[in-house]
Amino acid sequence: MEEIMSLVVHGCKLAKELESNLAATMAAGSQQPSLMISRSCDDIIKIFSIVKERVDNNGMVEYQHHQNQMVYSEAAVAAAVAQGNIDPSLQEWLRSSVTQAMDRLLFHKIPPFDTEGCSTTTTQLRGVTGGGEGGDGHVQETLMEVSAETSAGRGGGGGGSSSHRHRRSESARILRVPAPRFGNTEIPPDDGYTWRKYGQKEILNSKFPRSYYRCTHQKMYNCLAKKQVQRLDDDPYTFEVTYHDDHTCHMSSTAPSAPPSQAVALPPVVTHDQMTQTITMQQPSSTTLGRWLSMELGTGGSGSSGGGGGGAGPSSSSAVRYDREGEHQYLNVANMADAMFNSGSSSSNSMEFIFPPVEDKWQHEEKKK
DNA sequence: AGCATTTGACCTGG
DNA sequence: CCAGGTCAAATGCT
Repeated sequence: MEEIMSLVVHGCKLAKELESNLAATMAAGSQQPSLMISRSCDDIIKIFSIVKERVDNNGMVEYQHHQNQMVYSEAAVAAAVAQGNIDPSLQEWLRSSVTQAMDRLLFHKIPPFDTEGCSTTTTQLRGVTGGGEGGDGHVQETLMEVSAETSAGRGGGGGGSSSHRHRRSESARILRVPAPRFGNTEIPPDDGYTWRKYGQKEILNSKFPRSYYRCTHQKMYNCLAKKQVQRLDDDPYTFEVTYHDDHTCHMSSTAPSAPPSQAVALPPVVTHDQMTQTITMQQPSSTTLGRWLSMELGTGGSGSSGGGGGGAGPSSSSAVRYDREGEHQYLNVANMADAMFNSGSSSSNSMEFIFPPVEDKWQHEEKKK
């Protein structure tokens, strides 16, 4: 057991080094992942493959069956921390990685328009993190729902006024979601829907402007869903997303807005299978780290490099574009580790998850068009 | 042409 | 009058 933990820690260390090296590679202006990165990945894969084998033979599988994978990882980290064999910086990195990955997972599971589903999940979230040995409330800090009044927690916000604005206090849901730490950090978080920006405003006492979005299919499907996105003053790496009204566009079978998997509220209890299913369903569309890497290492940042084509406007952050690309930026090395944990015995599969075939990216780009 | 973003103007409640 | 929210013309991209 101890040996396994030390392997996990070592693997994470390597992953952390890889992350640092990626940043350095970027800074150096290198256009493609170097051989060094490739080797690092090989090492990491080997280590986690060994870990998985031992874990599978050790009875930890049962634990994994009852908890979702993120908790599994978090518990592993917590155990390592408890044993005092992990240095503080790595510990912090692991925590943030696990938390971010969890945030994303939950964010995608939560239909923002569904108040019940949302609060239910928030409750589950507390249960899940509390259940994990290392649960320390990280997630509540990053993924938060505040029903009703929005003014309370905001730096100087408040406001709402006219008749249509009164709705905000009736059905406003606020989520805090992590922003990408690398690449185009301007890209607001994706929630599975397509949004059209209709306004941006400087907010008093806020460093960052607030952006206003409505559902792209507002006219076609009379969908009244709206959202406001604003960065937190004290944490630029966190977006506060306020949702107003429900999506009705997904009710139509022809509505392209949201994939059904994301529009379905969570059942009361999240089982391991359901979690796994979610991850699996996301994989085909998520070239995840590969995309993340491509953004990191790409020439011109998001969008206009090569065949991408830019969004509208000079400093564009097209809703459609971040819908597809920004979506995956949050996934970091922790997910890579999770991918390895959960990849079967075939390491080629895990590699595909991590470094998808190049043509996939282009196909994806094509599809976006 | 159609659709998306940008941005200044406008509207409304406090 | 101020601030937040929305509108709509201008502009850009495919």
